[in-house]
Amino acid sequence: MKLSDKSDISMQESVKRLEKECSRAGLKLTHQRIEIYRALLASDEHPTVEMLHKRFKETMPRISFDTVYRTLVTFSEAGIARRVYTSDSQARYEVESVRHHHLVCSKCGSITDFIPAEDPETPAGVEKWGDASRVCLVVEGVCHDCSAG
Amino acid sequence: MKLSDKSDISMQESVKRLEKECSRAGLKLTHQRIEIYRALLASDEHPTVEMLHKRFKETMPRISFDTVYRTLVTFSEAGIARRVYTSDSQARYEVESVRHHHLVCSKCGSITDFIPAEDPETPAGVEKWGDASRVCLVVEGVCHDCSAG
DNA sequence: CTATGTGCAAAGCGTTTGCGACGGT
DNA sequence: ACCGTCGCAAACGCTTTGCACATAG
Repeated sequence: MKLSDKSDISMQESVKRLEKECSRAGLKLTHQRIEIYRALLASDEHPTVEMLHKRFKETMPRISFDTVYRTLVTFSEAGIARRVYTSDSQARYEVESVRHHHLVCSKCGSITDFIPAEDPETPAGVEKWGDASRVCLVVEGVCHDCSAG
Repeated sequence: MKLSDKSDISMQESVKRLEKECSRAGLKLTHQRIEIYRALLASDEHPTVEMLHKRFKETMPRISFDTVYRTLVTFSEAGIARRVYTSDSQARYEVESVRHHHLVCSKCGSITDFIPAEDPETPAGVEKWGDASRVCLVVEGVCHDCSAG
């Protein structure tokens, strides 16, 4: 099931993007970072560190777990990737190339991207609390795969 | 900062509520569960297990960490409490006595309850994915306490 | 050439589990 | 009295860290 179009991005294109992001953030461009960035761009399943690491078995067999961890933390801090909200203990990440929201299946735990017809506005009254930078919609429910079996 | 009114609930009232919930779910009513339930009802800071456990130092000094853990898992499964979505690794819980949403401060990590003028509707198109049971709004930003200093 | 990033291994910390004792129904 | 629950301690799994080497700028 795919409810958002993640336009395919070429290899070179993604490297260019990351190059820009890294120079902006003062980070070096390394093979590992490129590989992780590309994997995140290409994936729409909001991978865990483990999923990512497995995916590199072929393309980059010697990359270590801690590099994946460290890179994701680095990316998050630099605003290149974001850690996805879950009520799970395992961290999951995404690169938000297109503004979107999430559908979360309470059975299988899958997270599906979703682009609503209208993006939610910042609700009135929030200014009493502070400066809102972002409004996220999280729709909980059971996906068809799970309700079917 | 308080953006929602958590009407104060008396001791007996909360025990009654839990009693109902437990009998519905086939759970026994124990001192520990009552204490944890009350603490969740009384608190609006979406406590972690650690925060809860500390809070019992006086009222119930011999309660163990694992009981707090187990009880919260039990409560979640029974729909008595819910685990709050965070991009943090530590689990946080709440009893949602009033339907509300969350303001999350990206600096201090605080979670503040928030009741918008209008509750968000299930966005059109979600039925293609599955059955939505709940729409959560998460507003990210920086709270006044943090922007002030 | 220098500062940053990586790999390795080991530690850290939140969370879960097995088991015997306890307590609600 | 019976079955669920609790407390204890030990295990578990995800994540982080210290250090020496490699690499980008």
